[in-house]
Amino acid sequence: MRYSVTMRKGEHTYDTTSELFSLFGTWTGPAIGLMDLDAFFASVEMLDHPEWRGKPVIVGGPASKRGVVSTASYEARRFGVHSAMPSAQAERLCPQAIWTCGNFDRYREMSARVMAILADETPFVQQVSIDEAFFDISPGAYAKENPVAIAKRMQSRVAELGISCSIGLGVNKTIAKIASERDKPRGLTVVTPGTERTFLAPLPVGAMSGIGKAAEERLKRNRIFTLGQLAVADDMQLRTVFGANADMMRQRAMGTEKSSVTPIDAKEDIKSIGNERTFAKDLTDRADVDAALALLGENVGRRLRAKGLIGTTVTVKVKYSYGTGRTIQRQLPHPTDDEHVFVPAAKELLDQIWTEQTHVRLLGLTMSGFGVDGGIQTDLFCTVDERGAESSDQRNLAVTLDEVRKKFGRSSVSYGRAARFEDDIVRHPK
DNA sequence: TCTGGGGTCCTAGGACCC
DNA sequence: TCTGGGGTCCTAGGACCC
Repeated sequence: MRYSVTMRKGEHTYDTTSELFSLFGTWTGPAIGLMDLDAFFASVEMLDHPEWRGKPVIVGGPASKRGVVSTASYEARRFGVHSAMPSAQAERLCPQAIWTCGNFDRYREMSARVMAILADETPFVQQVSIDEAFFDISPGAYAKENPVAIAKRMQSRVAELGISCSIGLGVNKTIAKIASERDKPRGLTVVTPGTERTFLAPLPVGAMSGIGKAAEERLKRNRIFTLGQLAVADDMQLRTVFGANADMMRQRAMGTEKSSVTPIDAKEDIKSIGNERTFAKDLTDRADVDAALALLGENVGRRLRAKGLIGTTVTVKVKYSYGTGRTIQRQLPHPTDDEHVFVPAAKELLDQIWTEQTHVRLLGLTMSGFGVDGGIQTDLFCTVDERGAESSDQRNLAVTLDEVRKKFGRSSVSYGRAARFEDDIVRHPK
């Protein structure tokens, strides 16, 4: 197991653990880390398929279905393959790659095991995605050890699961996040308290989380290219780029942001649940589009019921061809988790924009508006909606089908009109 | 030779209320 | 025939993240 411990202090870089420990004996102030699992999906696949180890592995949608790369193993990255790349392009760059559509249940399971390790080390863990989490190990009430020692132990414990991670450690989230990307895979990059500004100043503005393509362009037009320049930029200039967030972005670029790591109860905090699909071939027949909508609705309904959420807002998203699309949304008279209620509403929304010439590349259906209390439904069998008792029966049917799917798999049952789209469901490879 | 799917948050304009 | 202003909700679009 290799640990690349990179620490930056002023002009110097120290690469040995012993030196690092002697220098970090007296960490004061906040110590915030970001753990990022290395090429996570691909690494889990290689763990589950030992014969794939050392080979280029790509997790993503097939080129024939207009897929993109989700994760590429480091072996595949050497060929220039990276996340979000169209699969067709990835195939050309690395024709010998092993492809898989992925197994998200398995990734979630491995993720949960990693998060349990973090939670065992500190109560202050904030998961930000399936493969990333912030943690607070500031010397104090809970963390008594040297933060670097804790981070190193986290890495060893994760390695025992058969996968690896990179960690960035510093005084706030911005520093931790950028540091975590500095040295991958299996990196531990520590930014000594007090050296934030030196660390950040030379970096391009796009390195900071929250600055994407659009903001980067606007900054460029203002002759702001680095975080150092952002830190000292004119107030009015920053305001034109970031609006109300100008002050916060400057603080981040200066390295003086104060961050708190707040454990989020993911269940209570869900804002929307949706499902969308890009079709291998554009849909032109309205009956096909309605069938696809029904299938999306089944998926959303099942997930709403699984989480005990009821929503009032239905959103339909359509993409016609590259670059153009629309979203339309509507409030329902009552919150619901029943696709028999919200799918017809979605169809009515679609009526508003449907023309005979419409070519649908992508279709999406999202439910939101769960309310201030989270929209948790307490009485499962007493849904009130505008269609009364009839749809209550239909909901009971939906609940029954949920059970069947849970036992026999998601595509085991489906309403007839949706069945013809089963082929478009990305399946786990054999 | 093409560009996924899961989300969150913000903005701006209009409706509506007081 | 004069037309404020604050607050909130809704809608559509877009930026951004992994």
